[in-house]
Amino acid sequence: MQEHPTHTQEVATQVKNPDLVERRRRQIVDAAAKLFIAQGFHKTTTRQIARAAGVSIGSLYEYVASKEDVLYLVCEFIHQEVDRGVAEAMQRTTVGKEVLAEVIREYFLVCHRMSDFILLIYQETRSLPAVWRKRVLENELRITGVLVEVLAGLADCGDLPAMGNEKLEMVAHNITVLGHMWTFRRWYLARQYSIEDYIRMQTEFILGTIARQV
Amino acid sequence: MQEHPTHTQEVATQVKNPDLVERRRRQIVDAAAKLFIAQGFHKTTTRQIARAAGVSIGSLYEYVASKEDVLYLVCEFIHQEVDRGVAEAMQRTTVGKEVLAEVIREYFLVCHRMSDFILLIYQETRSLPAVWRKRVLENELRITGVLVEVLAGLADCGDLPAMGNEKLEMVAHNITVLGHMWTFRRWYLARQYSIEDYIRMQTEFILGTIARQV
DNA sequence: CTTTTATGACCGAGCGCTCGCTCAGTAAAT
DNA sequence: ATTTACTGAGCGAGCGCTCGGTCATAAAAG
Repeated sequence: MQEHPTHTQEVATQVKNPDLVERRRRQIVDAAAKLFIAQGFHKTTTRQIARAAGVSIGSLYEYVASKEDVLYLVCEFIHQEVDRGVAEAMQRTTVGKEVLAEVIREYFLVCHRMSDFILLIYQETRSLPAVWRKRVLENELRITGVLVEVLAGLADCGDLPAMGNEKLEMVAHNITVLGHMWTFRRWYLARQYSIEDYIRMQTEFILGTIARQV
Repeated sequence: MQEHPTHTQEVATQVKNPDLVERRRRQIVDAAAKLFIAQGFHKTTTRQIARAAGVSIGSLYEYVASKEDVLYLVCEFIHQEVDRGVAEAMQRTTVGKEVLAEVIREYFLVCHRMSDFILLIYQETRSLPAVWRKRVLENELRITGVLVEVLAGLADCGDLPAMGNEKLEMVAHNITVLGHMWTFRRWYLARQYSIEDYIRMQTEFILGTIARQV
């Protein structure tokens, strides 16, 4: 488990200057993410990515070795953003008695903001080569892991009824996925509920489970 | 809301004999579904589909007008199967006091059996032309709708505490999505839980929510 | 009954084109 | 002079789909 320097270096590049690599790759990732969200991975061409990123196709291929590389970089980027969002949110809610409710709220808001990106990961992970797909799925779990730790912390200091690890982990998965649910059913749910409605109802739902078994 | 004859007729065909159309299309859908699950829609070629279905490419295009048509037929087929599964299951559980638990159980088992198909819909719906994508999403809702009705029925006859329509519908969505969760987190969850474990825990979870607010 | 014509299902070589990727060359910096 | 970053015309594999044709069967004509 290393720090911020993700697996990004593993993507091959011909360019020596690391700063330049980072800068150009950011351009590429930004452009590609938008295109992938709008059209999907397969319908987006490398030429489109290059043009939108403001580089030539030739240059593009100095910074990545394949189109799949670009997708992988995009997925990494998204997870970094989600991580950052979650970390920030957790920091903001380290105290008080309704901690879990706040945690859920903050996490759901992250999902709300990043809807398009989360959806993208659900839909295009499969287009990745096996090794990297595994990485992306692991990243996905890491976020659930954060929730597990938060829950465990709360259970330890008595702010939450104690429960088995099994149950605790399942609750974390449920929170994660119910956050995602807002991203992929939003087109329907948003007709009736605002994100705030959604958060309120689902929070009640989740807290209900935990309180019940006291 | 019509009966079984789904929107399938809307997919154009050159062949006159309806029985033949149905038979050949079944071959095509069976073959295509397997390929799409294994390789994804875009990496599957029309030639592969034809070969696996036991017809020539020429013939394939007598029964559909495009590759997207095939995907649409596959999606329709999957929803029919899920519908059938759910309908059967509901029939099996029309009485008793633990009805909701049974309904959840049966629905989750359908998700379990149809994992690959459900996953396919999550991943490839976007590859469909807009009009058909809408259809597929509507189908998706129809299943949640069935759950809504079951819940409403139970609430009416007092087997379930009364609750607002909003809440009732949200519970139905949650059941639907938690069923799906087993399909797209199975690769991880199955390490620790069997499907029976999963059903038990999630049922407790869901019932907890409802009972709480009495 | 035999021959002719018409029809509907099936076939697959090949067309037209797209797209991922390369590489010979240019320009600037050291 | 050498290295580094950049360029875009072009390659060629592979794709979705077409279309001219074959064959079996059936209806019509003789």
